[in-house]
Amino acid sequence: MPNKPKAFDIVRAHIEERILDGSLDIGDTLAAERELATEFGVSRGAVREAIRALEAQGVVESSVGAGATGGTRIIRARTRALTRLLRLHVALADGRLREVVELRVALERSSATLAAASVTPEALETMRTLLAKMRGEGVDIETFNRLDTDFHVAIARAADNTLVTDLTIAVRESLRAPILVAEQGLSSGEYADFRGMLCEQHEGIFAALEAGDGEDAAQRIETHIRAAYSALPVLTAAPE
Amino acid sequence: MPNKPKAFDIVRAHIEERILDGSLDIGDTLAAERELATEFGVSRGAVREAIRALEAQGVVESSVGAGATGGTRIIRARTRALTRLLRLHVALADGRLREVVELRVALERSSATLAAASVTPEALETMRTLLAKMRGEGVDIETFNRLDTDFHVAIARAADNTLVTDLTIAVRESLRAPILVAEQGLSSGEYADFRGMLCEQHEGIFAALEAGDGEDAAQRIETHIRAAYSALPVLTAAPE
DNA sequence: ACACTCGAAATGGTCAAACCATTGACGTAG
DNA sequence: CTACGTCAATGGTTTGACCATTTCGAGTGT
Repeated sequence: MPNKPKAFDIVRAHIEERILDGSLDIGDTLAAERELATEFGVSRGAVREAIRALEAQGVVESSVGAGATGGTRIIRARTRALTRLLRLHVALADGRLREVVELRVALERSSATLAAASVTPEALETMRTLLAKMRGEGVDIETFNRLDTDFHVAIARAADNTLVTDLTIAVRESLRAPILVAEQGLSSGEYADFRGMLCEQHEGIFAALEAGDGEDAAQRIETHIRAAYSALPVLTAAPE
Repeated sequence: MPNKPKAFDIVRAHIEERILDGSLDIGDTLAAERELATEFGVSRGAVREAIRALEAQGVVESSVGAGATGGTRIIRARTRALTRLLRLHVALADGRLREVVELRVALERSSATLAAASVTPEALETMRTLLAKMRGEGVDIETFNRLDTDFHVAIARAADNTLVTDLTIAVRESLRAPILVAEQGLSSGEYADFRGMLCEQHEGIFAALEAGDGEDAAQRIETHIRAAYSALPVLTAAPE
């Protein structure tokens, strides 16, 4: 005899099933917690635990109140859910930075290849602006990192793939804190050189995208990512 | 004044923080639910909701009983968490199969490239066995799909990257049900041709890996993935 | 001294019953 | 017709209880 199924797992499984078979779609509202409880023959607490699990997966959202605003709805909060999940697992990975870097290379090579073929003038303009800001004076570390992230995300968006974009954001965000710590460990001169290298490489990637050369863009972005991480070897430690 | 923070979110955030800063690591046991409740000044129900969220993220696991066996522990259940999350979001994606295919291409090109450089004789032997079974007589659709998945996962494992492997599994698993439906929509002859094509391409990929030609392996696996999906165009619909 | 048994204690799992705060809907007074 | 107020429905939260499972140790019998 297998384990007795948990009440909250029954509820979670039922709702997941209804999402998978399409009978629940984005925007739909679930029955009220009290109704779900009687429907499944469990307590309201069990229903709430199931909803918390689904919420962590980024597929539902709850809000109080009567009428249309209140209740639990099906949503798509994939970016948030993936980011949180990946961030925790990167923290637990314990010295597997290599794997994360390899994933970033895979994702961003793909984005660069596709973006080179379909990037719009507007997207190029956005990137150009970001590159200019990164070259600006008086840009502190955190701002620079944000601009850097935005540039990479802009490439992913130009590839017109929300899934890869979300993963790119999640990977990047998972490493934000440790990267910041590693950069702060550099001397002022080392950091200036590092930043200069990043800007130069970014501009090379941009030129390749503008020229529509996907293979060149992919190669450049791979080199860029590997260069950035090998310049910050302290990343393996990364406490607090 | 922003929204009043939810009790369960406070607890979740605290525990996540302790994972991120390294003070909680895999194998560690959390305080008992009743203790956490008093510690954070919330009810036990709120603590349980937080734990359910963390459980959905694949970082904790609970079991009953006194002593060392009972309690809530930090674990790494990344494969399960990623698979569930991605499966739900693929179901909600609504005609964005293209994005999933593109992600698969990115992941598996990376795996093929790396695997070609470092694959072990044992891993090659595993792959060879899978290929032989796929060529066998009397293999039903579901079994074939399982073998197919195993072959692709074997390549990811050979690339020695657990993160990419988990994502490969998650992507594949997210499409398992819809793929099965699509295949069952093919005529007997069409399906036989389809299967033959997959086997042939698998064998080509294997040969490239065995020869240590990463670029060839990557190109072949990309062609393989794209060919498989364009042979199953029904995938966009895919209701229950 | 040892082995066995049984119960106490600690754990998560579950339920029931309340109360609160927020929000929209509806009816009513002006 | 508008404005206001009441009411009902929602999720958020707490309290308190009980159950099933599991360990650990005290007690007991040999």
